[in-house]
Amino acid sequence: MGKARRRVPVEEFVRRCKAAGLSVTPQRIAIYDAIAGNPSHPSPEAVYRRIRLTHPTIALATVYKTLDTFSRHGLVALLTPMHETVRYDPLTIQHHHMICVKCKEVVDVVDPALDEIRLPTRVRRSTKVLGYSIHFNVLCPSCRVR
Amino acid sequence: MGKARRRVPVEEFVRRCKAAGLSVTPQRIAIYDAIAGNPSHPSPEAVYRRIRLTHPTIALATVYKTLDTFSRHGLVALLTPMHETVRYDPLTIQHHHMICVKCKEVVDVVDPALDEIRLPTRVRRSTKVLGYSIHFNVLCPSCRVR
DNA sequence: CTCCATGCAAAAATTTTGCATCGAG
DNA sequence: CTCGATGCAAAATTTTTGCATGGAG
Repeated sequence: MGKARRRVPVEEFVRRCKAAGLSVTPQRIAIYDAIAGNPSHPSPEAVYRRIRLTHPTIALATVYKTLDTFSRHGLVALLTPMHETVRYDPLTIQHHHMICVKCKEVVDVVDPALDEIRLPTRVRRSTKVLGYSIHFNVLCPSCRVR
Repeated sequence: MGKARRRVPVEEFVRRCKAAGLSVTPQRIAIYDAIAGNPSHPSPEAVYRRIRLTHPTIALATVYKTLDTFSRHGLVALLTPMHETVRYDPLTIQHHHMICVKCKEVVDVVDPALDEIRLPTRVRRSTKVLGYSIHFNVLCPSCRVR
């Protein structure tokens, strides 16, 4: 992996925390930094392992709690709305999904127009693309009214 | 929820099992059916709960093992390549991702061209769309050579 | 007989919770 | 002093594994 970068400087993080009414602590800076400074979207476990180098007494539970706090306040986005459990798909042709961010229902979206996306050159050059799938993050009708 | 549908008839399932060299058992039919007959992409737990009605002695472990077998043989696709754990994203503007299906590394893809997808009418009409994200399933360079 | 799918129980791994403490304001 | 963030330990949940059994070919 290349060297760590920082997409958002600390000051920016602090500013966003304050805007969200969150206190800024060394742990939080470290956690945010581990995420923002790493393009690989590390898991809480991975964040924990990395952070322990500089914060040997931090608890894994703190990492979980903090990341959850961040996401509830919009400082980070949840990349895996369905992570709670594996999900499988019987439709093996390429297609897409709507995921209700609230109730986590998943609905198929089959639309030929969506299958004609031109792969970015960077993606095509650097990897072997097996396929792609678009996740529409939505509020379904029933969650919308509530 | 509407009534269950069956996207792939049993005969088709049997044919595909045979093609993959898998034996066909009542449990497997039931499991496949629970997935294929349900548009909501149920979790293994949910499949288990549903199947117990007709197969009271089935074990949850069997459901996990079977779904894993199915996906390794291409009978179903893995909808959640990152499910093992939550992942967060510090980049809160809309963007996309490459996910290596083997090592699970996630890399950002920022490309304005990808942000101009026309939302399918069905999606726009039925829900409030908060955003979307394209997941490119790829083999990264290092996994590709191995 | 051999092989593999199954069920069961145990183990492992992951995530959440309760609670006491600490520190900033 | 008060409140929220933290660390620790325990609990809960989810997933995997080992092993004995049983049926199909």
